[in-house]
Amino acid sequence: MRSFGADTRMPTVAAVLDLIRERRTVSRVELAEATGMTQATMTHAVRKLMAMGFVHEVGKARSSNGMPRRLVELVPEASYQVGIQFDRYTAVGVVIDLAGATVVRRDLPGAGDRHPEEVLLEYAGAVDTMLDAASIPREKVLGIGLATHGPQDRGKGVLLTPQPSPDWREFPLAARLQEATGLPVALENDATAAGIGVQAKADAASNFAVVFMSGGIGAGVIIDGHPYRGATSNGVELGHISVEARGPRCACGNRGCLDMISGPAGVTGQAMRNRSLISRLGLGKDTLTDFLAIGRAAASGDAEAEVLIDTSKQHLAIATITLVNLFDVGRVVLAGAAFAEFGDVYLDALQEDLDESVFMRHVHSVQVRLAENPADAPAVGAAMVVLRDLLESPGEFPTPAT
Amino acid sequence: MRSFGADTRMPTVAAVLDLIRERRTVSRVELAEATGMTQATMTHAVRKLMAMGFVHEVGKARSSNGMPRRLVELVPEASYQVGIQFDRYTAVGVVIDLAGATVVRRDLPGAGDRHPEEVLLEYAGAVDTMLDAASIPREKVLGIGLATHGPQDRGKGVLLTPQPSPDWREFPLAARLQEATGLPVALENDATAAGIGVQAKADAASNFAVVFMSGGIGAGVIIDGHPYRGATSNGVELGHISVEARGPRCACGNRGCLDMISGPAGVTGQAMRNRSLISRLGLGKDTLTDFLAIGRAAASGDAEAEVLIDTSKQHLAIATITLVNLFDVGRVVLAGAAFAEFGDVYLDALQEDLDESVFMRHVHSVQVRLAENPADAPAVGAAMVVLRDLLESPGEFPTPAT
DNA sequence: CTCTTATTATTAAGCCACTAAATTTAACGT
DNA sequence: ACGTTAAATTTAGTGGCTTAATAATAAGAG
Repeated sequence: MRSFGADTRMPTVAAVLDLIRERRTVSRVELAEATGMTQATMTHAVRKLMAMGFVHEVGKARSSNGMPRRLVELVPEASYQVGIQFDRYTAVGVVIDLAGATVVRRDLPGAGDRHPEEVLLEYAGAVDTMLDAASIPREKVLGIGLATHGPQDRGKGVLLTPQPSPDWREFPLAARLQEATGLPVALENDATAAGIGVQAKADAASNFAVVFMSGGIGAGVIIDGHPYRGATSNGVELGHISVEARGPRCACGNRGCLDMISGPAGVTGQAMRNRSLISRLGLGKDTLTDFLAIGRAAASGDAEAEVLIDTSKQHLAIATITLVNLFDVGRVVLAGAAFAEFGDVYLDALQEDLDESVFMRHVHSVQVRLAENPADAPAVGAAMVVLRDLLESPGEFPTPAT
Repeated sequence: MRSFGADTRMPTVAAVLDLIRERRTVSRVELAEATGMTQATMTHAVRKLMAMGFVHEVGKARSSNGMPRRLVELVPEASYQVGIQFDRYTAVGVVIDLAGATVVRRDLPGAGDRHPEEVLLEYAGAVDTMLDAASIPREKVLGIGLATHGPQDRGKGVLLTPQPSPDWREFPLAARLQEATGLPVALENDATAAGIGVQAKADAASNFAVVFMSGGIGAGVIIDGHPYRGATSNGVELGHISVEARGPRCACGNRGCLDMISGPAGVTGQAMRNRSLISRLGLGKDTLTDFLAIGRAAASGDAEAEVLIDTSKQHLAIATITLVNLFDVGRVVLAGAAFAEFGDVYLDALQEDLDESVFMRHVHSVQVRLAENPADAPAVGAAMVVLRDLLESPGEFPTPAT
């Protein structure tokens, strides 16, 4: 059955808000040009946003003659959104303002082997701490975006995967966090969130893919400004595509999965078979920490570590070429904790391989970039989801008086 | 720059027309339920379609009490659309009626090494022949859909690829065919067209991928009823993803491309290195003919041919798993001339591998099917594109008098 | 200083696609 | 004949946009 009801188009006010954030200072005329709508419509959209207190006029543009353009800007402190991204090994919490700027950030402990209830209560506490630290009044906080790995039911706010432990499957993540904090909670795939987080930045394209590496590998595709969500609203499972046809079986059932070869678990697993490497780098902590240690060693010339990272790079390049060939995007952005420290090492390798292997490269080039803040992008993106949801569901805000 | 103007939503009349075709005989109440819109809206939509002559009332449903539902049906002969799909080796022309039924079909010669002008003139002649054969009046023909391989600019109606020969690049395909026939022409990617063609059939899902194999391998993804088109409106380049990390370089720049291993060119290329196979199967004709001969031989127990086809199957399965993992679709449909004869051999292998390797299989199953008419699906889909374009662009038809 | 010109912003009127609610139509049972 | 029930239609709106007219604002010309 086809679904007709859901209108995937971004409502005008939301689009205008995004544009104002993107351009920082902008006139109504420019907004009209950028959206393809009329100036009259921009008058209305800007008026709505002003009535919400989200934007204000900040002056006039110089012009040779004629009425000068009146410039509008966001009022960053008009609202705040919380974003939390976590997986087994690591977690990041942020509070962003309306302009998308990170006001507070905290590294948080990953979920580890704990029960979801315990983890959520810790994060709920972190939300309080962060808001207090920046002395942000609760009524200005629109909600919390929660970015996690794996298949999920965004509507219900639950994970569909039994990882890290069976307790997580169907556990009411969104509902419990909402209860514990008193704030609305939206669930989002971490790689997709990273895509949204990257999109919020200044020179963001509207067609790109994020390759996300933290505990595992995933991808988020933003196409024509909208996140791609398959049939069941999930992320793009880049980590479980085969990059070694005769590779070992992965727990997912597939052979030679990218995650097993290029991901932190795969690289660390390889390293743990090498005694000298273990003692030299002091391995044996959690997977991500070990992976970062290996990466640092490779960057500073450790030959054995280099071999491991090279393998990881090469296979990630294969997968990224596949991703680009299938989705036909013009840019790839690297994000996630695993890229935070030496993402540029991966970047160069990817760019080189893409330049010679992407099918569409003669029609358009494909650029690889590192996210502005690789480790925070998913949390920031999750926080942005809150705002988007709000603006896309009509009637949440009082319509301004005419 | 983000684009806001384009509304990706299918207009109501188009959606209603599709539903009527899908259900054959249907009441306004059912249409309202299926679309999620009100009965009043269905009254209007059906009235418009009746004013166009596209649907008519055919009777009333029995009901215990209350006003009986008035049933509407398509008027199949209200309009006709032409579809032509071609590549280097093969081509198919069809005329379909409004109900999507194939009224005429013709096998046509592929483009071969000829100049585009010559090929187009031949196809233009075929259009005339087909329309005459079914004695279809010209004014009832809405237009021609042209499905071809490779990167293309659908807006301009030109190919962006210099294949089969450099003459094709930027050659005004749509414009010239339009001139030669006097009918509007829409260009479409062949794999995407196959998706649209499959979708038109009775039990079509709204989320699926088509794996298309004719001269080469491609894919079309239909998500939420709409074809996925990347940043540059192209198909999903399944044929050029790597399925053998250390495989030979392909002309596209990538290594171990699916097309080189599983595609007709790859399989035939392998076969041509085997003298006994060549003479036994009488190879040496064009690539697709040879491939079909090898497939038939494998099906009837030729051991050497079986090895080749098995390799092809296995690697196609790897690529299909990748496709499903990345796009998260619930169904895969096989289409294209190469599957027309022994597609079921591929189907079983794919289903088996997908069942044990797709990441989301615990959340939802993935079914593999053969298209109803594998060889014709792209041409039929191309023909449907004409109708869609017409209904989605407003003001093409006179608004019915109230 | 006033008038013209160029440009931007706002308002007014209206269109389009849809909805909600009231009304009409068509069958049935008593 | 009369009520009951359900479907279809009409009516009157609504929301989000457009076009076209109008108002505001500044630079430069005279």
